[in-house]
Amino acid sequence: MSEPRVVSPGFHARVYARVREVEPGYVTTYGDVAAALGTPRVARHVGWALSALDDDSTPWHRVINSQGRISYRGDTGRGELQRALLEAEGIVFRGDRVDMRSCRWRFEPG
DNA sequence: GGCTTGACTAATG
DNA sequence: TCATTAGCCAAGC
Repeated sequence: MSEPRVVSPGFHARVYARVREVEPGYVTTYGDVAAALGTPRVARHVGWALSALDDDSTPWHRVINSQGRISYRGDTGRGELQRALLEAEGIVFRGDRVDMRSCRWRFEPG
């Protein structure tokens, strides 16, 4: 099958490709991204891949943990930024959590 | 080739 | 709801 899938040299590139599918106003989880890649056990690598992100074209802020919370990385300040970006896109926060009931992105199979 | 790391997850109390 | 524990696996050294 010569599917035009991303056959990148690393796991991260696949993560980025999936994350870019997420549209504004939606959020997804590390586990969902990992599952979309066919490896639901590598949720940690999704986060790790995003930590190495240096690309504004990848909506890393739309990826949060399964509890609907932002993984705060201490002094990076990105946790605050992430919430700000999500709120700017219309994501509803309830306390420190995202209301994923209505904002959770659904990855298409394949 | 093996150990350590990690923006996770699910289960348990 | 929160804290703790165990499992998971690719990347980096």
